[in-house]
Amino acid sequence: MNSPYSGESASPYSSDQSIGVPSPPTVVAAFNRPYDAIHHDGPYINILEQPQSKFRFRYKSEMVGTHGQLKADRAEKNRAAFPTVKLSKWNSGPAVIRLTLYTAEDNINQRKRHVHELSGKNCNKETGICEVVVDEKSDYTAVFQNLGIIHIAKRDTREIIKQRKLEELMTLARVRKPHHSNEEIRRSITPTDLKKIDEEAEEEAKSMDLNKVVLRFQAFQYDKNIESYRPITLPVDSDVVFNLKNATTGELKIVRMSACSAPCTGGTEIWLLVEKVRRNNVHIKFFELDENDREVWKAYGEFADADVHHQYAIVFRTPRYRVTNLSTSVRVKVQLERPTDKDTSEALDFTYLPDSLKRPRINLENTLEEGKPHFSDLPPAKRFNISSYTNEAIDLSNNSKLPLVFVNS
Amino acid sequence: MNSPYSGESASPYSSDQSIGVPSPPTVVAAFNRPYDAIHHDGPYINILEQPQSKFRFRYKSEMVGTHGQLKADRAEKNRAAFPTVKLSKWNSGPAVIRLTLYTAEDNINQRKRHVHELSGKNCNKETGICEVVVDEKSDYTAVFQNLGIIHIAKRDTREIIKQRKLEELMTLARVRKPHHSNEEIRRSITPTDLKKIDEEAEEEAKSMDLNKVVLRFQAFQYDKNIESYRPITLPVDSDVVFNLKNATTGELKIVRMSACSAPCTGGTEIWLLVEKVRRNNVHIKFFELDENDREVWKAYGEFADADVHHQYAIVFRTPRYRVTNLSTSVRVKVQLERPTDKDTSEALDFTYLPDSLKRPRINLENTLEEGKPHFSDLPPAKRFNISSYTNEAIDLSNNSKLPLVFVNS
DNA sequence: GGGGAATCCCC
DNA sequence: GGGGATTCCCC
Repeated sequence: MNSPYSGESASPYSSDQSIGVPSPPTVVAAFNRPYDAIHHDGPYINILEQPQSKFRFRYKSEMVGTHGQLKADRAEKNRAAFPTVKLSKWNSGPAVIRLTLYTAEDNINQRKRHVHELSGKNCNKETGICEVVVDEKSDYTAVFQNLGIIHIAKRDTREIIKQRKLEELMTLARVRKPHHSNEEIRRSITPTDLKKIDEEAEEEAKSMDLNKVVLRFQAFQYDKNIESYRPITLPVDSDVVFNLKNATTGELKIVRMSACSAPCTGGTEIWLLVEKVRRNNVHIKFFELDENDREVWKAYGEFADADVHHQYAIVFRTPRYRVTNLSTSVRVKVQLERPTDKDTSEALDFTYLPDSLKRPRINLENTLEEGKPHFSDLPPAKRFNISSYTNEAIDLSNNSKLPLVFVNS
Repeated sequence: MNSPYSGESASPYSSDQSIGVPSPPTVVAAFNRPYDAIHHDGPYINILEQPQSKFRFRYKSEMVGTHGQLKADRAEKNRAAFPTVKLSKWNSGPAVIRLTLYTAEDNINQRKRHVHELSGKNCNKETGICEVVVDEKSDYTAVFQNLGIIHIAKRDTREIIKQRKLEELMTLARVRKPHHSNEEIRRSITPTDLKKIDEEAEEEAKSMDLNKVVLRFQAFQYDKNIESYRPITLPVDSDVVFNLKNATTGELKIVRMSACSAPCTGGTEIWLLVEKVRRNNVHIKFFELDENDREVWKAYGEFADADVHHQYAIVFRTPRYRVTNLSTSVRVKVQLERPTDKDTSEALDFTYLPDSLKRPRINLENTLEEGKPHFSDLPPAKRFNISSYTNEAIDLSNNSKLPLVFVNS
């Protein structure tokens, strides 16, 4: 009966858990006091600037040189903004706002301390935790500039989680047996405790998504009575930050499209160059918006697994437009869509053309311009970039250009 | 003066090298006797089956499960063949044929023991060296089945080379001071020797190409007099084996082509899906052979760096054909070409069409087949595979099919 | 900031 | 046998 958790005190591993703690304590255990000490009409943190949604996590091996910081979600083109929080309903002097990475489960109560770490100014290199002091001068506002997210290698996660859990356990033991020596505290942890920690760490490591984090903010004040920090607000989580360098969470993007118009009857083969997609986790969505930007029609490009070349190109056929007896062309949109997270790429313009079968005969003579691209019956493929592609689709309804096709007699 | 190489005996690190040894000894040092003991009109090894030119090297971490063996270069579709050598002009009983990986410098005299190892039956797990006994029964022929090439991680190469050099040095010292204890031998190696080894290992590691090896074969016989093996042939190197999983040495391949014909005037945009290429190390070669398979014309597709999408797609424009007043279409070939090693992909058929400007007008009416691909004025893009693509290019000279183009009025 | 090389994992 | 995920490196 060596365990600090045997007898009347509840073991953290028994079902008899301590009061409704929404998340386990971090390794900085002195910070963690029961939340019920917090008045719910008292001070709180609100997030003035959410972090950007996509950001490239960097491995420790990449921490040489500089690679850009986490910015605010709606940072302006020119003037960068950064994640920012404000401590409200508080005027009892300086406070510390602590920022820790947590996992991104939908259910906030399931979130755990993440193995990934924060890097940059105000960040503790040991813990990967960032702290900023706020006071009246700063209007109790903390701007987290210069943040990086350190991607801990998968192979290291288990051991890290295990060590943290061990720390927790020892801290708890120290709290309960304040007069014991470190040696005694260490010895008070039983093999059963260790086994439990091991199993939990294994399970947690396996289920931890290394490509998503949230920023968890909480405010603390130094309390002279207990000679340590105590929380003065509940924790608040930011929106999810996704790892940009990952096919499951990275940015969807159409880099180049072989044609941006095709007959409304569908079935036209089009080639796309795209950024890292996953074969079974990408759709090509055609859709149409009304004047109020409401989606009035959608359909998906058709392709097989084999039409996705590595993670960078897709050869597909256009879907039939909702109407096939067009007399004039119709402008719609195309975008990539990722089923797993419903994320989409920026939408490109696409033009559905009247069915050529219903067009009058035309004269081919003297119509080929020498040196003009000859790839397609449609306007030449364009290189797209953010600033130029939105107006590339060609509307043929007001001129005499006609698409031609392979002639079969 | 502790070094085994001080005084009158030549240090392996002085310029006064021992007799014309074309390559350094391996760690299996007992095997290595001066080659001048070999009669040059005596026994020799010849290679009956060269190894295949491209093979995927596997990391140690991939050594779980099975991943296929190194086969002979011209293994039949159905019946696999394996690298095979024969010991000739020898009839003095069983011999050992040793197979060791060496680097693949053009100049054979610069080749060194490679850090990569061989795996499989008859291979020593410590040394990565493979040995097979041949005798009259086997017609002195060794078939190396079940060979794998283990890709040693770059970060480990320096230390491995260093350890081998140390072994060599110790072995040499033992030979020269046969009555010294191991401890004495070890102490006889000076800091200067060690420094030299370190520098050499560093240099060798840096210059070693981890994506190429040759198989070096040599025959040995057990000699009762010296109680060890002595070589009975000179070593013989196989053709180079390239690592298949590498953009610089891997197989060049056109997986899919958006069109396999275009006007002889050139400038047609065509999209290629390819296997791992390097932006600055790939050309698209069009060429024509005469009846005797002599190349009578060649030209290259035009594209910029930015037209290579990651390592898997290239958007380029066709070169102008050597004649632009064709009255009938001409069949040529296209292939990828890699400047650094002059390697090429399999060549696909491509058809140059008469300049459409010179074609008579045609009638478009009733010529579009519903549901037919509409991507291009050219035949629909085809998925290529080894067995089917060679006949895909369409020759339009003998029928009434006509390519149409974007009409500009 | 970003692409791709090197290494590892798994269908 | 092969594709791609993971980690690392470098322009």
